[in-house]
Amino acid sequence: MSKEIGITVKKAEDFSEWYNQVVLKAELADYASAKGFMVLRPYGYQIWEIIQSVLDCEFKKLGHRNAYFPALIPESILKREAEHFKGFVPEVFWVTEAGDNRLGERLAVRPTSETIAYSSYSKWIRSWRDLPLLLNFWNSVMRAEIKSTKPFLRTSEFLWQEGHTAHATKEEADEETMKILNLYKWFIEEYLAIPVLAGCKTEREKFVGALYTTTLEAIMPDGKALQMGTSHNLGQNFSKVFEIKYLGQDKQEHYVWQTSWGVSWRLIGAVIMVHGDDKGLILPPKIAPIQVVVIPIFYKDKPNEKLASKAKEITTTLQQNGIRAFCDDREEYTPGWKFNDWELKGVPLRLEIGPRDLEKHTVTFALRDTGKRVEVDESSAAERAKALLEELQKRLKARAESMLKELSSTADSYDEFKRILSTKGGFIKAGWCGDQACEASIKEDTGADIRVVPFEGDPSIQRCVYCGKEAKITAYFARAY
RNA sequence: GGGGUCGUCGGCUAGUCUGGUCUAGGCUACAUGGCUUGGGCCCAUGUGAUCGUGGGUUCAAAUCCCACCGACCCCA
Repeated sequence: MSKEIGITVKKAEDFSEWYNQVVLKAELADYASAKGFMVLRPYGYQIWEIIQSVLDCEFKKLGHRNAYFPALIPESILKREAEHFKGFVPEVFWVTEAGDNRLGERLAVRPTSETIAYSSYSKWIRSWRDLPLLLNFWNSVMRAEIKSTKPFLRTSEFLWQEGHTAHATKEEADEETMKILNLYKWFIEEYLAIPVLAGCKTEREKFVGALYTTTLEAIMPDGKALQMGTSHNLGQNFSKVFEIKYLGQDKQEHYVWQTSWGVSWRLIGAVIMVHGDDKGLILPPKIAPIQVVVIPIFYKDKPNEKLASKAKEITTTLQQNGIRAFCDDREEYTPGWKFNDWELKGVPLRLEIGPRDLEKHTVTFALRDTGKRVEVDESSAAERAKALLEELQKRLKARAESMLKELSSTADSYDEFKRILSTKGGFIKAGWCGDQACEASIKEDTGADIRVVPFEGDPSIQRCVYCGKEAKITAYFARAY
């Protein structure tokens, strides 16, 4: 086996290097020429398109429409909500010139679109009949990452979607916040096959400018947590600043209640880390650009033409059955080379068809996750492929669930807390008194912070893991990406 | 925020310590032809490198010095 083409390190031995190699060698992404930026290559983009199409469809089912706002935001607008501005300004890129002319007012490259969107919302919303306003934007945002960039996880520009809604009441905004969080949870668990913890962020960790932030957190194999998506209830913080008011049925003027929410291409990073193995990527079938790769196995002095047309025919049949299938009939590569290549790229199911199969009217499936081979009757290929893909999807999810379980602990004392962190890491369930000083000290001390406060507390946890006072809150701590 | 490692054909690298046949070597990839094909076949020929960028030292710089740019890793 040629070392240079495949992954040269073991996932368990050098996780960081393994991750970088998978990203580059599976041709998902490449480094760009500007610091901190990343090129999303066609194969990676295809995954993003699938994520995008599923979520887009669900957003629309819930009544959202897409819109597009400019990438540049005048400083005066970005500044309007003081807390928000303070939170983002360290990582804002600024445009100061247009051609040879210095701009009168500098323009921020959007780090997120609340401000630019809401300066329009204030013009569009007049009456209770204009509500709710349910919009979503598919775009990219830029946040200057000075240090430690990592493909998909930490880059200065990233693709995402950001939803921005306006409602008449707090209750409606609460409901919207949760509706989207649940949609994200469903998508991440069912499509990406990654289990997540759901709950709220603490005051310290919430989105700057939000009333509260709900979040989904997953655990990675190295014991670090990854934020998968957030959904914020913005309250009336922005509506008051941007004067987004409506005349209610009560003939009174009211400020709207708002939400914003988003997931990014970071999800792809999570898929790589959670499911991949020493051979490379393993894509959950539901988001795999190629679900089944068909590989005809040619021999000298054998009916290769018939084999080639049979392979094409089977590929077409699979496609007609709603399977994303691709026939790799390149003659310049040997089957073994192709096997390795498609395994590196994470294609969940391989269909081999050679002279032996041709004679017996069978095809041979090989499963990416277990490596097992299954010989099936040619006529049932599509049906069996569907079943195998479904099972594979379930196995990936089950495996990720047991990893989450393995990397979840409960700490009764601060010593135990630190001991867990220094060994396996992962989520640590512990009590918290609710004092920000304790939260900050733990972060300072250990590098771990509160990733999520679950919606349901654990009544058996009674003491703050740091100060020992009464635990008002059950929290999940972890080091994070 | 703090510390560290590194930058040479598309990829991996030899050469750098000790400046000089380096006119920069190898593997891989790529191209062409042939041969093969159920786990990264084999043979031949060929393409491909402003040695990250800029400056300095020197008769002479991939090699020594300075600055910058970029990548990666670890710690908080």
